[in-house]
This record gives sequence, C-alpha cells and structure tokens, in this order.
Amino acid sequence: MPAASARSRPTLVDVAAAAGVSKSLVSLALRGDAGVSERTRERILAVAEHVGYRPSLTARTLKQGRSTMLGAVISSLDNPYHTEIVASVEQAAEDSGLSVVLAHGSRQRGRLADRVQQLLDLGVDGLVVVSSWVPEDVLAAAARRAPVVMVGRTAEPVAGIDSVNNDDEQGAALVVEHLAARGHARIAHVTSSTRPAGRARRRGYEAAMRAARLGDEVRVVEPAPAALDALLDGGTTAVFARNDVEASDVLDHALDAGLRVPADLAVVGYDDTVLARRARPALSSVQQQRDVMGSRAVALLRERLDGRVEDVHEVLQPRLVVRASS
Amino acid sequence: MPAASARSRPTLVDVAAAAGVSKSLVSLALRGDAGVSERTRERILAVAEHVGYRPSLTARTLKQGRSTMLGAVISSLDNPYHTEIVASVEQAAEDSGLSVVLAHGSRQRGRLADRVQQLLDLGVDGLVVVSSWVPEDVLAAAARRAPVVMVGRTAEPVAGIDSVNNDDEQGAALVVEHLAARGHARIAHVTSSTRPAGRARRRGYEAAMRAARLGDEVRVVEPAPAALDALLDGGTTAVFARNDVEASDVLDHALDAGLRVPADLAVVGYDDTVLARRARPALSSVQQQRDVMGSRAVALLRERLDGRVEDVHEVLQPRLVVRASS
DNA sequence: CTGAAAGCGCTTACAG
DNA sequence: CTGAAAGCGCTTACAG
Repeated sequence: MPAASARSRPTLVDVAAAAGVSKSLVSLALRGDAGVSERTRERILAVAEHVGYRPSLTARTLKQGRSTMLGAVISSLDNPYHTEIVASVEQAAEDSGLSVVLAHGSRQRGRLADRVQQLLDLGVDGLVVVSSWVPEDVLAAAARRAPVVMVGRTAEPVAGIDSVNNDDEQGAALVVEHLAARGHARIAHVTSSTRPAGRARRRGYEAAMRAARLGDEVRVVEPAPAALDALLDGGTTAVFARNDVEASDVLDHALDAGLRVPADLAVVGYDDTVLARRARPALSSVQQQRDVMGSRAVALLRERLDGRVEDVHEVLQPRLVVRASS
Repeated sequence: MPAASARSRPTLVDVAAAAGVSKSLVSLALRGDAGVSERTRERILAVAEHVGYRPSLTARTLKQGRSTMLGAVISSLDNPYHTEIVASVEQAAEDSGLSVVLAHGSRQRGRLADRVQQLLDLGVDGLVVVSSWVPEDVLAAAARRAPVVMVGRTAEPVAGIDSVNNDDEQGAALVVEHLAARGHARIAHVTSSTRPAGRARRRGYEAAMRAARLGDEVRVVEPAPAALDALLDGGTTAVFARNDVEASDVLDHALDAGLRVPADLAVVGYDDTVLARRARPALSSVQQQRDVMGSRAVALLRERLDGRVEDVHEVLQPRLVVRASS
C-alpha cells in the first residue's frame, strides 16, 4: 500500500460501503444507539475494526458544537507545583470522560494570552487556567467564549470566572504558629513576589506574627545575598520563605555561611514540591490540596456547562508538612 | 447580552452579513488573498474585528485536511530533561507557523498509547514522541496515520519513523576521559536503567574504560544504599551516574557517609538538568543539544509532510559540562 | 474584483 | 430496524 493512501484515513463512508449499509447506520452502531440490532452492530464494529476506522474528532466537534476537550494553561512546564495541579485536572477530566489539551507560556506573558486563544480556537469546551500571569482582560474575554476556571488567585475576582485556590493567609499562619511553638521569636519572611499569592502569604505572616504577640519582630526581606546576610547577622532564628524555591535559596545561603539547619536557623517553605523533599535537610513546607484543586476545577467547569451562571470561588485549607529543616 | 448568545461565536456568515458581502469574499480577505481589493479587505477586517470573529480551526481543519498542529508526547511532566526538549520543539514549530499540542502519560505506559491516539484523532499533522515508553507497535501504527519522529532512542530503529538522539556512548566516553584525566582509575558506573539510552551509556562507559586501559576497574552498580556503601568501601574514587537524578542520589549518599565531594569522591551525571545546577556541590553533567533536538525533530516532520519516504536517523554529539562535583 | 456552489466527515432529525 | 437528507463552519475551484 503506497504511503499516500496509507495516510488517508478511512471514513464512515468507507465502513458503510464495506459493510453494505448506510453511513448513518454505521454512526448509530458505533455510538451504541439502542435502535440498532445486536447482530448488525457487531458486524459493523467488526468491519470498522478491520478497515482501521477511527472517527474524526474534527468532524464530530464541528457537527456537535462541542469537543469534550478541556484546555489547561500553565505558566511554564518547569514549575512542579503547577504541573502537579495539571495532572490532577487531567485525572478529574478523564473521570468525566473529557480529555485535556495542555498549553504553556514558557514564562512569557504575551505567549500565555496566545495560548488561551489557541485553545479556544481549537474548540475546547472549557478552560482551566493554572497561572497567575494571564492578564485579567484576556480571562474576561475568554470567558465570553467558554467557561473558565482559575486555579490560584487573581488580584481581584474576575466577573464571570470561577476560581479555586488555597488559603494562603492560613498557610502562612500555620508556619508562624509552628515556629513560635518551637520557641522561635525572631521569625523573618523571605519573599520576592508581588503576585497575589505572594502578597497573601505576606499578609498572613504579618497577621500571625501580631497574633502571636511577635509584632515587633516582623521582618520581610528579599532572597538576595546581602539581605540574607543582614538577616542572619540580625539574630533571626527562623525563616518562612514564600515558596520552596526561595526556601531552598535561603537554605543554601545559610549552609554556605556555616550555619546549622535547623539548630541555628529553621527554614520553612511553601507548596511542598519535590524541591522540599530533595533539599538537605528536607524542608518543612505548606501543602496545598493539589488533587482536590484539579477535581474541583473540573467540577466547576461542568456546572457552568450545565448552565450555572453565578460565580463560585472555592477556598481550600492547606496543611503544614514538618520535616528536618524546622 | 445573555450568556447563551455570548457563547455562540460569530461565523463567517455573520461577518459577511455585517459587511454586506459573500462569505467566500470574507474568507479570501481574511487570508490575505491577492484578488481582493485593498479597500474591501480593510473594511472586512474591520467588521470581523468589530463582531469579534475568530475562525473555527475545527472547520478549517476539516476542510483542508490538515491542522497546522503538531502533537508532542512526553512520558511525564516532572522530567525537566524532557520538558526542555518539548519547549524547543514548540519554539521550532512556532518558527514554522505550526502550533503544538502537548500530551503526557503520567509515567503510565498504557496511557501514553491512549495519548498518541488522541492526538492523531484530533488531527495533528505530525507527532513528536519524547518518551521511550511508547510501545513500538503503537509507534508503527501511528506512523501509518501521520509522520512520527522519535526524540531519543528505541531499542531498534522502527521502520517508517525518523529519530533524533544524542550519542550516549560518546557522552559516557567524555565522562570517563574527563575523570581519567583528573587521575581517577577506579571509576564506577551507577545505573538502574535497562532502557535503550541507559544501556547505551553503560556500553559507552565500559568501552571507554577499556580504551583508557582501566578495563580491570569496570564496576556497575544500582543506586541502592547497600550497593553504594560497598562501592565507597571498595576504593572507588569517582562515579559516573546514568543521569542527574541518580547522580544526586549518589551525592547525597556520599555526603551522608561523611565523604567530601569531589576530594574523596567525584560524581558526574547526565542530561545537565536543573538538578545538576541545584545540587551542592553542583554536578558535572553531560549536556545534550536539546534545542537542536527540537528544531531537527520539527524539520524531519516537515520533510515527511513534503514527501520524503526514506527513514532518517540523526545522532547529535553531546558535550561535558564540568562543575564542582568533579 | 466578487458570488454561488460543492464538499471535508461527521450527527441527527425525519421518513419509511 | 434502516436510509436519504440537511447542516456544522470553513475553503476552493468555477463562473461571471
């Protein structure tokens, strides 16, 4: 069989011809319609199998007006926290008979907006956005084409878009309470982020410090070498970093400076990624309910597809995983 | 505007009606056909923009028989080596005016086969497989539907499928030569893999050891604690690990055992992932030409689409990146 | 320079 | 239980 013909897929018409029936009957048989006799269906299925028939999703989507595909957008592939959420979205989608097509923006803002368009042009039935870098006007425009759910925070809720996120303030409070219970008073917060989640963690830290009557010891610095040196010289005994990446940087810096962790300095991160488990000593970190996030995101999308019009914002409670670093 | 109507996208017909022309003219104008007067085109573009028209990729794909989409399949999202290759595939595709839809198998073999089917059913014009876990019969079947290029090794070349991969034997030889030049004689190889790339690295190690007249010192072990202990007790002064993950494990183990790296033990990895840079001390590692891999993969696909029928297998030369661990 | 018509591969009423 | 027909939103000869 020549390559060219090998590349032209058999269609319903081919199956129908081979089975000696009409193409509508083939369609009905393939989809398990009740009005097709058992014998006929089996014969048609066998023929379809024999000629190597695969239905064209493109044609089906065009006809039906829906694709049973969901789109997922993430900032970049190299953030294990985000990719784990995507994996849970995919699992939940699969459980609902939906498939997921994935796109990312390689950390580039404009590219993320392009990817959102691309997925919508492709005809996805809904969109899960696992990235805080998609501009809000792009989100709002996307929501006019298909239901959109945001996993994680935007600065303000975007009208028409559902969200599910972690309670960052509460996560930060868990860390401060843990460190205070371990006897730490001089607990600093290391953060380089001005994004919504980062800001919320910082607010949570500050509020928890005051609640623990440590308000005078509030100290927030960037994860830059000079700032960290000043911090360590200044008598800080514990650091709550905004995420595991920055916690790892703090850890490296402290070890390089000859400090023992956690004896001289306790370090706690956020997100509980593979980085936390790989660090030496292993990092305590705040764990978000990533698997629940994925299934809730898909559930919210399905509700929208079923007609819900009010916005829903779900907030999940995090928990602290204590390891050797604190 | 009610939600339902907001969700029904304007079509060519809507634009045509709004502009007072036929829908074929709109199509021609949008695609920049030469036979449309400048004034007419501008007017049509303005109307399309105004009504928020976006062409349906689904309809276009159905009509044209091609989608200008490439599919990319990877084993899982948590392997930075693979995701970096995918990023380079995407960049190369974009440069060719193609988009990429990404699918992964969460490390599950059967799921990978499903994803390959899904991408083909979706209508991708070609498939880049960045995973050695896709069964060869699945690859062969896929190639009957669309051009397929394998990035990385299969055990044997698969008929009808192009490939681009790194010269693993050569990479292993670079490591052995480097360590031998540093004065090491007892160089062990740590590997847990029986996959094609792992086997090739092992072969390369053994050949290079003999070439360096160190044939009597060839030692291959698994990255298990007991095996590593025996290795360290046995006078090994350098370890070449099959990849950065296993090199990190060796590193951790050695440091835990109180050894200094590289003074007591030199460690070298493979793939030059972020793990190598993040390790302490930073790991020497073999760097593959990941960016070139992506652009070559896309180029091979395009050649197939343009009619090439002979199989092409490209082999790229790796280079060694020396860091503190050796 | 512009329009009417056919057709990509499906699904879905509608007849029989 | 089965078939003929219309139509999803495009693109592309073909006329004019």
